[in-house]
Amino acid sequence: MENKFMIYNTLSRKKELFEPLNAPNVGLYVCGPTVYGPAHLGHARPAITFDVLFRYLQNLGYKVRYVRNITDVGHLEHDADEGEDKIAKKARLEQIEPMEVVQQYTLHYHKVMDALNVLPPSIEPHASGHIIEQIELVKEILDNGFAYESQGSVYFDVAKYDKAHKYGILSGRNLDDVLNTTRELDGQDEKRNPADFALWKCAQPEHIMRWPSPWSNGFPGWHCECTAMGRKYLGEQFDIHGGGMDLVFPHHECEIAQGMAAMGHNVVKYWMHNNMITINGTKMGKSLGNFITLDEFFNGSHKLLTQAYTPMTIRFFILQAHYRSTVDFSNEALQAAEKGMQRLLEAYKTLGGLVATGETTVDVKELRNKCYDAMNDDMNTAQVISHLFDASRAINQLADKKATISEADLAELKEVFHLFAFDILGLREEQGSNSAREEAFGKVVDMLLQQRQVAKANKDWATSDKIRDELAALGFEVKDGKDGATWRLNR
RNA sequence: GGUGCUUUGGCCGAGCGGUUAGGCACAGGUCUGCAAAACCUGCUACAGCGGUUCGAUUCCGCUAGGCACCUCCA
Repeated sequence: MENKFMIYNTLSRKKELFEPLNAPNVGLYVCGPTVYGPAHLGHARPAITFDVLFRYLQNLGYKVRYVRNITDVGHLEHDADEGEDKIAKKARLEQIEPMEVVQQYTLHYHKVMDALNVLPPSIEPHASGHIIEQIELVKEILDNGFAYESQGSVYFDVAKYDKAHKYGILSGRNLDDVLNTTRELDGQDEKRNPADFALWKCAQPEHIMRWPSPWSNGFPGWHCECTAMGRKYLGEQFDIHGGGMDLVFPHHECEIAQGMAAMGHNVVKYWMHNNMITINGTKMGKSLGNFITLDEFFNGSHKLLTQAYTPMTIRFFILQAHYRSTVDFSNEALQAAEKGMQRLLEAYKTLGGLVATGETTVDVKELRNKCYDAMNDDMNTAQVISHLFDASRAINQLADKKATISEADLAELKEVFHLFAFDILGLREEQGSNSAREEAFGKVVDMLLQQRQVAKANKDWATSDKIRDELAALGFEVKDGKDGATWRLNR
């Protein structure tokens, strides 16, 4: 099909036609989690955003290699425990080995991602598993003269780089601004320039995670891992690099500088950034203490939550906004999303039971085109969803016999709905915790409804209503239709 | 302080120089033994003030508010 996929490139600040460097192959790199704590709402946004991108690129026929890293080396902290690695700090608090923390939270992350129906990436490399590659990268940058060693650490020479190339092309900053606003960090005296950033850090004695290198026992600077692993798995140039907007500066800016300094050319063609999730209008942040873990959403245990929300509600909620807009969390908004999504899923179920009745009064081709147009316009999932709601209305009208559809169009409607709702947006029916048991319960409900049917036939409304009300109290919502009653289990 | 973004109806949230976004909530109606669900109908907003234009919510300027990055954070 004709390629009309436009994506917003942070580098150019414009929507650009997506043209892969080596079609049909596409290289996609996304900054993954730092696994030193449980996954929270903020982790869901980039994971879901780029999951949809991954799915959509595949749907367009591309062969995508999607790399999403696990950051398990940790970065410097700037608080009281200066110089101590985050992961090492957490481990000490919990009296366990750092890699045990990494393992625990990596598994947890996977579990949560699976619940959100986020597909696993093609490769999920760990920073700790690529120390050699990172050391090689640092050597190259040193050899090319854009870094210097100082007391066992290696720093990137930003001023020199800025003269040769230009520092700040992604974030729109110039070096003077960076210099004027750079804070005092530890090791500042080792640097020639406050704007210089670490490529290799000499480890303090108490620092647990450390590796040998030509310069010292230490650990790589934060920005090295993505440059090194991106190159290893996607090549010296690849198509898309994604991440949260908060990573634009300094992380991605430094990645660009490292790539240019080491390889002499730009590495990434398109930079894509998802916006943040806010709570009461303010960004969630570890230091702000207002972040809610995904487990807390799933079981409703956080004090800001009035109820539990299913993973699919979270996913739907996020996809109802454009990925470059901030989305503000509130119980009201999530409840609205929950109901809306249920309506969409109900419509799909209804669609499965429809039969063709003749002339088509629903324009399925237009639905397909509108959905593709929305996706092609920088992944406007919010518009795709609005079109699916339009389709849902049409489906309900068909079910009400207020519209008709031909066999071919009905088949296509099913295909298009499934394609966008499930394959591309990645929605799915909520997964029952124990489907075998639920099936058994369902049969019991069916039996009760048969009893109720008998009562209704006898105009024994008291019994009929009693059955319905008591089922409702247990969460089974009964719906009377022309062909008998149906039910569904509300959470 | 520097840089950038943003302000849409009761709530969430798309979008565009002239045409109903959509969802949730709400109100009325159809259906139903009564409900629920579904369907139909109603609810027409774009912070304020100027400017450009035949025409601006959409472009430009100013004012006010909000947010983000610059410091670990998706």
